[in-house]
Amino acid sequence: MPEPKDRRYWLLKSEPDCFSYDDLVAAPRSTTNWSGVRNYQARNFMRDDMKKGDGVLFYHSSAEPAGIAGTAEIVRDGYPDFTAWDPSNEHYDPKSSEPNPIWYMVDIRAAERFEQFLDLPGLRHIRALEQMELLRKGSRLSVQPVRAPEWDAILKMGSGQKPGRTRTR
DNA sequence: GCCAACGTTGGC
DNA sequence: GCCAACGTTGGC
Repeated sequence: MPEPKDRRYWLLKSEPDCFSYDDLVAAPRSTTNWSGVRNYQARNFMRDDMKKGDGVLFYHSSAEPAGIAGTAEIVRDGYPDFTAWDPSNEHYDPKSSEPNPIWYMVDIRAAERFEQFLDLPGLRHIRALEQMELLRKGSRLSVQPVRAPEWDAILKMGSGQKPGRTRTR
């Protein structure tokens, strides 16, 4: 299936006890807004770079097992995270306001649940993922870019195909 | 539950 | 603008 040349790929972390891939699928229109992110690097990605149509890997963090459950698609470009303006919200930030928003979010919709849940220890063995941000020591960014070859390898593995440890081109 | 790695805060 | 103290993330 041909895809736009400028399609980009991302990985979003969520604690499944809080919001799992199942929760995303079960949400109205299998869509949710990715609110509550309070980290500037992650904010910049959502505000500036994440575009409708981009691919998303949905990662379960602080879970047993941790790993990638499936994919989603960005269905709305970055826009202000209004939960920051609500004093009763747990992610309330008094420094952010409607005229001067600080925090941003995107909307995502569930796409394909993986046949194979891809657990973290397994991902660490894959050649094609050696450079992946997720696997770097000390990496804890909850919104991170994914390279096209990484995306391709992960989708293959998720659909049950062998990852291709040896083949390069 | 531990703790390493990281980001943020605030005194100076 | 430095950097120590603190809070958080997230694998194990």
